[in-house]
Amino acid sequence: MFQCVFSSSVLQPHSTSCLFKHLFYHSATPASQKQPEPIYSKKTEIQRQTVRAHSVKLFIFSALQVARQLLLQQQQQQQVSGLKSPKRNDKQPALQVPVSVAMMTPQVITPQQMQQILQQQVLSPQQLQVLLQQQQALMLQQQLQEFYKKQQEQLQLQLLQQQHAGKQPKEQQQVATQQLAFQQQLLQMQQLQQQHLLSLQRQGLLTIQPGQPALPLQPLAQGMIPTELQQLWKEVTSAHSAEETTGSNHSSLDLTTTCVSSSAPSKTSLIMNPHASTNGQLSVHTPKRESLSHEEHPHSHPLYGHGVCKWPGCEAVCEDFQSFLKHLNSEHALDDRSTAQCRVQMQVVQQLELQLAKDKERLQAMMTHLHVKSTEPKAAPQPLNLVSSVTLSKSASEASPQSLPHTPTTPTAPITPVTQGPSVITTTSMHTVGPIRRRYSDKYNVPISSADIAQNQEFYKNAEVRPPFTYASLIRQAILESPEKQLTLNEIYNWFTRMFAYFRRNAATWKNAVRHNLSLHKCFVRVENVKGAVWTVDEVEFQKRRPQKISGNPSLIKNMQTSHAYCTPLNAALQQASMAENSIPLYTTASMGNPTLGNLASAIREELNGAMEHTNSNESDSSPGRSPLQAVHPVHVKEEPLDPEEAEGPLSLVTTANHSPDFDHDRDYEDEPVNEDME
DNA sequence: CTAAGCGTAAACAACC
DNA sequence: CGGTTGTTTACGCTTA
Repeated sequence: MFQCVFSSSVLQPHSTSCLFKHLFYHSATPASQKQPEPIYSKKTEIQRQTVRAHSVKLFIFSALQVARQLLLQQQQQQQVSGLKSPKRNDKQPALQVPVSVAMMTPQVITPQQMQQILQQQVLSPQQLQVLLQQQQALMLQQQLQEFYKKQQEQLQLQLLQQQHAGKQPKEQQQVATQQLAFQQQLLQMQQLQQQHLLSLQRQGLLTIQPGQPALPLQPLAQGMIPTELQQLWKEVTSAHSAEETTGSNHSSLDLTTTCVSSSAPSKTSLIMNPHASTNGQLSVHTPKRESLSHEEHPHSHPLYGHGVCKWPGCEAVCEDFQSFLKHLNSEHALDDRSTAQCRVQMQVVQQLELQLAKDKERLQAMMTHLHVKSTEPKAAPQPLNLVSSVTLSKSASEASPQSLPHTPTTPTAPITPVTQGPSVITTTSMHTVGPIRRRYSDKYNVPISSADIAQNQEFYKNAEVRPPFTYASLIRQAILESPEKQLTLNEIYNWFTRMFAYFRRNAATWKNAVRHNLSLHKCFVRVENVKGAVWTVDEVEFQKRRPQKISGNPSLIKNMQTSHAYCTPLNAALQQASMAENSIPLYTTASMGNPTLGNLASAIREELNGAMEHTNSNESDSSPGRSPLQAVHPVHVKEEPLDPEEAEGPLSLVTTANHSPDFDHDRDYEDEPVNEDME
């Protein structure tokens, strides 16, 4: 019976798994063909993905065909046999697919969501890629589920009919066998999916962290609800038919919004968000997503939200979920229109992928450019107001002003925010150079934690970007980093120049500032030495400097202890204490978006909270803390109309990930040579 | 609007 | 004498 469609050279004629493989690779045409070579062999990876998407559609189509055929065959068999099946059929455990309600609907992120994500810079390019890949995988998976579901439905239907018709046990067994076969197919498909993902990973498209599950492939055989699956089946399969884009005018932007089914937070979130896999709190970043409202809905469905059908361009009001399902089945059945719309959706995803690729490339170029130009005249570094540099988390704004890198105090107008190195690029910053400046969001003394610097030291070393820390903080850091916890003025200078490319210029200015700070702040104590004098830090005094309130966004994350490069055991405690006060890590949005870093989020948060508590309880006069996120987020949160074409993906990237050639510390600096020695 | 923190500029003194 | 180290004052800007 399956010969035709199942024709696969690999497996036995009746092996349904063959069908899948076959279809998967030869989806070019509904009818199976035998050329095993991938139809996309010569395309770029992105293109391949695109092709794959099309293949999936075709595959589904084929699957549908098979399903139909199967059904017909079974019906024929029934008629032929004309017997009834006595008992044992109302439910056959073997045939029942484990149902796990909540997870059944893998979510496919809609363009809108994607855009939101992009705008908010929640994700790094890598993450976006992962997301896109996952989306594709999910689509495939979904489709498979549909298929499976359909099959199951049909089988059950058949069973019922058989029951009524008094079918013979033999028939039942056959049916059962078929079901098993389907399950096998599904398993195989899962494997295929995984292989696909692996290949993507290998090709660098998928950057999944080692410890992170590549993709939460949920067992297809699990968690399937007839109704849900049926819906999905219809939704997805509708993608196979005719071209025609009539009803697809509703641009991608009108496409539905996926709602998160949270009944199974873990699963759903995993699917929705890669970060969730490592950090169950990623939602913290995307709390405002409208999906939240749906989350609690018992019948969450990607195409249903707020009592409205979210099928692209539909928006039909549906009282309840049931009516919605009804609507979905009737209005969005498998027809040309639905198919076209589905196709559009796929294209949207593809477009996003391309966009991502472009942006990534651009980012790369920018980074390369900036690193290279660190030796050029200062025209360049415009430290961004964009929260860019990941690293600059806190008050990136504090970064130098436009053309005058050394005039940090002048925030001024938004200049062309040139992203520096590893940074987060926002649509906002890139195009609408609005006055998003959020200077000094946390200006005070932001004593950098060693981690801050450590995390981004490479960046600052090479990028002439003004570090978002106050002189006091930097000086303190320099001193604390020294073995003796004390440095001479000159050593402090050297530390500055060594650690920050920015301080390789305008020496007179910042050196004066350093001296000024040393003298001005009581926290810096001058200690007479045999051969002169050294400066030390009075941590208590430093903490006192300014009681700060915890503006509370507990979500600020800090990667404190994670980077100990600079954290000597000794000052760790102090740092931690001070951290509470200033914790503003260089890790904020960007870090959250990063799968790897994101994982540190919760831990860090806890740590931070702990530190804060500690500080609060011990330092009566200081209640430090500030809200890094607040400081950094403004830009991200800013809602900017996103131009589909120009939309700059929010690329957040991994900080130290890349930095170019190491800076030559010993070279002569423009304004004055710095002798590098001490330490 | 005010106060406080910060950065920058600069005057000035002591010292090497 | 010139440069470095320190101290101090003033001013402008930003944020709370």
